[in-house]
Amino acid sequence: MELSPTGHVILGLLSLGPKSGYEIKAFVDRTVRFFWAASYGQIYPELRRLADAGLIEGEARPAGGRRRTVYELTAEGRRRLREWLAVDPAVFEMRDEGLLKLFFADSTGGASAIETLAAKRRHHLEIVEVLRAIEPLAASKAERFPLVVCRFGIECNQWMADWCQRMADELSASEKAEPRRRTA
Amino acid sequence: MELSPTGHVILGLLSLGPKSGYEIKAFVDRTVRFFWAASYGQIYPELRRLADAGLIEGEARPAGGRRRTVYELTAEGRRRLREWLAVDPAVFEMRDEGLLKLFFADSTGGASAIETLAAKRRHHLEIVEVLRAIEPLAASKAERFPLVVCRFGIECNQWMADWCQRMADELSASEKAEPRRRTA
DNA sequence: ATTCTCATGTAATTGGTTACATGATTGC
DNA sequence: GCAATCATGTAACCAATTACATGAGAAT
Repeated sequence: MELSPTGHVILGLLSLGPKSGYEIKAFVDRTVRFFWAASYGQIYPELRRLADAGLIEGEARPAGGRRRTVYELTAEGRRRLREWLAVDPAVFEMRDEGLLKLFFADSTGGASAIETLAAKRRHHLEIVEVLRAIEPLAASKAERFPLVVCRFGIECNQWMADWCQRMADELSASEKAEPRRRTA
Repeated sequence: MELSPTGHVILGLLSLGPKSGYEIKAFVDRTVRFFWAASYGQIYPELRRLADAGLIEGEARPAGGRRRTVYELTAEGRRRLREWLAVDPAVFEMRDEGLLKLFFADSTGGASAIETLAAKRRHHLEIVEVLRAIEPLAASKAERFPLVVCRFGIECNQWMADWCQRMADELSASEKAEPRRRTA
């Protein structure tokens, strides 16, 4: 059976320890959501599929009266995870509305660009904040790579924020040097 | 009528001059596809919707016998484009399978990380190549912002490629210093 | 009492890709 | 004659989000 990337994410998360669907969602939101988000609408059906395929195993473990199913990897699931990790990554997609608006900013004579850059900058700085907050947590774990990836997120978003600043500066500088001629 | 981001992309592209659906697709593939892709399956139906909404106007302009419809912005379409450009960008999404695999690399004892980083690096360098090739074209145009965005793409992907290199170096250095103890 | 968090799940919808179908024109 | 390119479009499918439904226990 072919597995979706989100299926692999679940296998990966379960390799860090057994979890319920709810915990998987919470974990994703705290960690990989910046480069791979997942919603309940994906997670629960996917857990069912993975269990049917024998890659994970669910066990009823009610926490104080609340019904609750905790899943963990089977040997086959662990094998499939490693198999996936050994293959070169293929998917790399970005959807950045800010760059899009910047691309078309000539149709406002450049007037919209300053605010677009400022908004994009704020957005990246917000992400930096969030990642900085979870960095110590990642650093405290036995696993080393979550921390590596967390730091990538911090540095990369900081770089993008700085680029926005730089561009905004250059723009207002050239604006002063040669005031806008056309508004077309 | 609410417009999808892809609808706005089409308005934006038409602000740079009248185009057929086919030309729009080709243009997207040469320019914005790295942060906002679009396929025929979206473009043609969207052209229909935009025309129905009075934001663009199609004119039959067969090129040497081939049937062909060229669209251009209406005044209302131009207004809607500017309206959209004035709003802060909201969408910023990444789906990066490489980071995902890196995140889970502890389950191969780190062994998979080197190759994942190398593959990710190659991918970013490929994008840099493509963008460098179209940079002179962007520079030759009257519009300034497509060039700005093109350079963002070059610098950003170069940064990511360099990060991959840096990480791979650090990894093999620490590997030599203290050879891997666990393979869990 | 009420709200918050834990917990599981489904249905409807969105946004998008891929593959296919069709056909004319151009260049080799 | 054949392949490549120009050109338009649809149908099937996929991944994923949002909103909704349900309900229990914990905290205030």
